[in-house]
Amino acid sequence: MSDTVTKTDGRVERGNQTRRLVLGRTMDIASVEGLEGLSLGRIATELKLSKSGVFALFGSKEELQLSTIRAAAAVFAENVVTPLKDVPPGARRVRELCRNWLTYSSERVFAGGCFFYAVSAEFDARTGPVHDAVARTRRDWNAYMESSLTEAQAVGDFAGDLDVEQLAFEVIALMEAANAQSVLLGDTQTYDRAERGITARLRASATDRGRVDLDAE
Amino acid sequence: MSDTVTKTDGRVERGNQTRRLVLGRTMDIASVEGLEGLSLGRIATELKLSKSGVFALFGSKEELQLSTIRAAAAVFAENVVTPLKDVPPGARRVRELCRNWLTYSSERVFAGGCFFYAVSAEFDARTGPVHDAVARTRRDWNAYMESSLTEAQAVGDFAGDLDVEQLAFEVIALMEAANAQSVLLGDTQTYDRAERGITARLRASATDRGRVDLDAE
DNA sequence: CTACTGAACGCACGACCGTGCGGAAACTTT
DNA sequence: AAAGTTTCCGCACGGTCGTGCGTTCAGTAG
Repeated sequence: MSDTVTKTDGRVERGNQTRRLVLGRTMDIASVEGLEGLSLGRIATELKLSKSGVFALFGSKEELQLSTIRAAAAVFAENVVTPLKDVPPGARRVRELCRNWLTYSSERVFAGGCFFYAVSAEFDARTGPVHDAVARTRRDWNAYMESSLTEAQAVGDFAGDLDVEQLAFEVIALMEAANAQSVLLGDTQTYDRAERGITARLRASATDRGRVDLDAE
Repeated sequence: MSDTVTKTDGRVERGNQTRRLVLGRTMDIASVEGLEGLSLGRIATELKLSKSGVFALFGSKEELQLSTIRAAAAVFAENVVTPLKDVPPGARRVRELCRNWLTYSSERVFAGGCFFYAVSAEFDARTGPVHDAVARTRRDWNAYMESSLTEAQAVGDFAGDLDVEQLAFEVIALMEAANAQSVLLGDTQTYDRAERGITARLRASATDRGRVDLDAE
């Protein structure tokens, strides 16, 4: 081993690049046709690679599915969470989090709308590693929303007796419903409905301080 | 043609019976693994029929998928809508409609939770007859919820300036979120959360008369 | 009794699936 | 320059898929 940091093996770098190429494609396919809709042959043809080459890159189809989930989680975080890194905890941060989510969905960062809505519904009633990975991601997202609300509560933007889990459930429900109906029916006003509902929920739970925060900007 | 009403062809009847047998199976499979997860060979094996026999009964795989959707819509109506045939329009009827839906989902009338949640997510971003059939069913359900609210408004249970479409959107969002999280995470308290949220939404929109109706029984 | 109809079957087809092996080519290490 | 490593390919495998053809058998109609 020479210079671990700067000097990377050109071969594994080439492999990583191909992996990224493949995962970019599989994320879009899976958001439209599901993780089971992925097929090595099809991916290879579309990307002008060989089927066995793609296979060797991931080792198995299931590992390709799991890698696709990991890649999608990174894209999700990058679009929804990362932009908030300079926003302090509080009601406004929660509002921005929801707005980022609705934008992430409506702008079709993934071709078929929210990636995790699609694969959750696909694997929710199955068993196995893929289901577990999807469920874990979902639990993380719930927990992130809840901790954002708890933080906002801690800085006095929400009342102390607020049922954080209930509010998180309702807010997430509105966002996912907007995604679902928009993709299925091509109805774009669902995002307005979701935003209106979320604003009403947040305002109803906020303290006076929190309401000022929500109205800011 | 002899007696059109009473005298049915025994062969045709036998075919219908087999069709019902097949559809009963495909509804459960599809609610867990999706409509694409249906395979003629697998169905035939599980029901001890021949693959070509099942195929001949429906003509094509797509027709089998469409038939499964129609059969599932009938089961849905039977569980959620039909029990309300003697309940007069009003806020209480809306409340019962939502309760029926939550029961339909939580009791797992379909093995994988709500059938239409599963297939909506599967076909939402695709094109073709199956997508169209799913979308039509979803539109009908939205319209049914909205007309139930409008009727309740007409009898004075909800304020005249109520945004019916917004309330329908929010109520349906809460129900579907309960189904989704319950199936994916095995979390049963989501149904309580949905019911609590729905009750709050309905009460907030109701007139005094409507609130009395909601508290009844 | 005969002719017809519809359900269900056995069998075969071409296509695609995930997987595995052996080798060529690119690159690193010694 | 030689040896070793890693990406990627060509090719083949056993299996399953949806579909179609011809046939058998039960039930209807004349």
